[in-house]
Amino acid sequence: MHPSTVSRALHRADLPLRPETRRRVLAAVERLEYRPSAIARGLRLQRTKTLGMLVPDITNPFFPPIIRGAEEAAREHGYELVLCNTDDTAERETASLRLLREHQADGLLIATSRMADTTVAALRRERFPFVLVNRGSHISADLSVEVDNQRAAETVIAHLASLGHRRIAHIAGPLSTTTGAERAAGYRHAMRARGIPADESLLAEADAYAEPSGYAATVQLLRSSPTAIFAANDLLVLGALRAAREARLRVPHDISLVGVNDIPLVELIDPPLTTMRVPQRQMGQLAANMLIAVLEKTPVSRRHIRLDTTLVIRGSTAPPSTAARSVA
Amino acid sequence: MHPSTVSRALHRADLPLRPETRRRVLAAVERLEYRPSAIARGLRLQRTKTLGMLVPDITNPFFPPIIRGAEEAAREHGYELVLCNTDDTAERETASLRLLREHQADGLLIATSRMADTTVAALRRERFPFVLVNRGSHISADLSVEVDNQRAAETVIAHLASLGHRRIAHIAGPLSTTTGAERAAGYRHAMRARGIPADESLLAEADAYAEPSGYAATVQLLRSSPTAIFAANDLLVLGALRAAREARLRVPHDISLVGVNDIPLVELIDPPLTTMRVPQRQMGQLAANMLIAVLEKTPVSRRHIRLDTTLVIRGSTAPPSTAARSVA
DNA sequence: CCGCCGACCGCAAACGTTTTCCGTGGGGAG
DNA sequence: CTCCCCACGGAAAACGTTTGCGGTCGGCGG
Repeated sequence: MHPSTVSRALHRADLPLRPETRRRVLAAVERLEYRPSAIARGLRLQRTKTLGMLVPDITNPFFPPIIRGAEEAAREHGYELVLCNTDDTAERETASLRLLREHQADGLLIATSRMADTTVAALRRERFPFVLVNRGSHISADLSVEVDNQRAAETVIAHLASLGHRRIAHIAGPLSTTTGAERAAGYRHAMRARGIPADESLLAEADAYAEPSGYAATVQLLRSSPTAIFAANDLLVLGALRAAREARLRVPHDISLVGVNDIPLVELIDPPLTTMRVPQRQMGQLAANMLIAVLEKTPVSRRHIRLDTTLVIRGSTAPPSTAARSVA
Repeated sequence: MHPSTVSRALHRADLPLRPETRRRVLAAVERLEYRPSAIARGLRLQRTKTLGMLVPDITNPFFPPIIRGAEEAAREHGYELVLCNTDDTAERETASLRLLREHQADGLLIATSRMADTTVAALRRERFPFVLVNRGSHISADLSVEVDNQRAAETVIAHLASLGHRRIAHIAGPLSTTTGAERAAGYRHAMRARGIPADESLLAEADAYAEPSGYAATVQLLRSSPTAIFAANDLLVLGALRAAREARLRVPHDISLVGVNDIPLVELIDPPLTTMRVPQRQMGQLAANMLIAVLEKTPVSRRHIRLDTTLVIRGSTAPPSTAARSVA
């Protein structure tokens, strides 16, 4: 049986083919357990139906749901997802990028917050299709799916203020990330809008979105005795929690804590964390769909999607204690 | 410049090549930003330097460290890792397997606990290289990297018994998994060895390694009023914790809880969990190294590796309260 | 009965590598 | 100076698909 006939029988329902021939092909495929080589097809077609995805570290519980969402959407369209961890280092970033391009990924999902702008700029220049996930871009031509960070920060501050807090500190994420910068901006803006003074001693920049950074930032912030801390992400809050405990502060009695992301298990810690829930899975899905749309050249309705977060109030926030209030 | 020359200049340091020619090639590569196509190479070489990895769900925090370990080891040998989530369903399993083979993965890392034995048998029959991760096999020809589950269970029971517990219940993982079965066997064996009665009402099988299953199992077990529960994994313990709280039992005062895996964050919950730490990263590394060894036909020293776990004592275990002890 | 048309399917090229085989040219030795 | 050998690099084949092109055969109409 000629390969071309097999190819037609398997993939070209549109072409005329005698039903009996098709049957024969299918039977042979079954009998020989024939599996077409994706490699050879990729070479011939110059497209692999593969999406590359760059994340900092799958060990960070924030990312897996995004990945699963993207994977799910990709699979629905017959695409595969290849994952790369960059550890937020420029070196691993370029290595991963090279890898994905050598493997002919058709497009890229970029969920690394810091990815050197020059790297993104290079992709843009070469018109290589990509979608930014959970980060924005000041270039309006870029495609992105992110979260309304400014609004999220404002919602948090509104919640804390309504409980009576005024000495609200903020652990910012790395300001080199758009999420870090936007949440910090939202914090400042919300404080100012309420006429609450927010001097610089109430703001600390974490050098990474990780527990130890949150701990370090909190040790510093506690010197200004805030009654509440809003951290740019849940891992940072966990660090803050550890620091608070070491300082013999009870949460939420002596200090309220709020995070962002609602990663698994934070509802089970002591106290259960109040946090902004980010629709991770949906973010992944939308990003993959958007990327696939541009790859298949179907019109993409919105080039920038900004999703809303929802406040999940649990046990880590409460009105400030009277002692603290009198100090403030 | 002829392609064969380029290929030689880039990959065959052993072949004679005039230094000046090599320089010219390298310069051209630089200038044209030439990137060899992994696809074409894979087609020609019939090997892709790619390892396929099957996990149930990267959303389960137990797996990411294993994956990172495997990835790291793979990269050191110039291999890539392609990940597939199977959600522990036979359908996704065969689909992932087909995918990986169409993409010419050179070998497989199988970390799905349930993977239908027929599927594994098929791989074995075809002599397709694979290594079982975190699960054993009764076929001694199979390669595997796992944990000494029996010993782990015994260590846990020893710890609880030394605290004075006798009514020790066990939430087994699905008994269709080797980890579930081995830990349950270890539990039974350790109880018997100490002359502690362990009737069936103290043993419940979870239908999945997930929090809700742990909750359901605990609701059932609490009817036999145990003073301690050993769960086959941390997620199950989290479910147990929720059930205990709902039953107004204080942990560890009224009931002690022990898990397995030491996943991130369990040290931060209330109370910090006592658990058996599993060397996940190392397991991933060893498995990848073992697989690569067989792929490269270098002698593999051990075909079955069984790693030891370490007991991490935190706040969820304590001596049984006097009331409970008198009941027992 | 013959010719034409169209349906079906085989042929061959191409995708970008790697590698074997061979031709060529230069250098060294006689 | 001539001959031989070897170091180098070009030619070509092969990996397994997909697809445009064209050949063949059967059926139908004249």
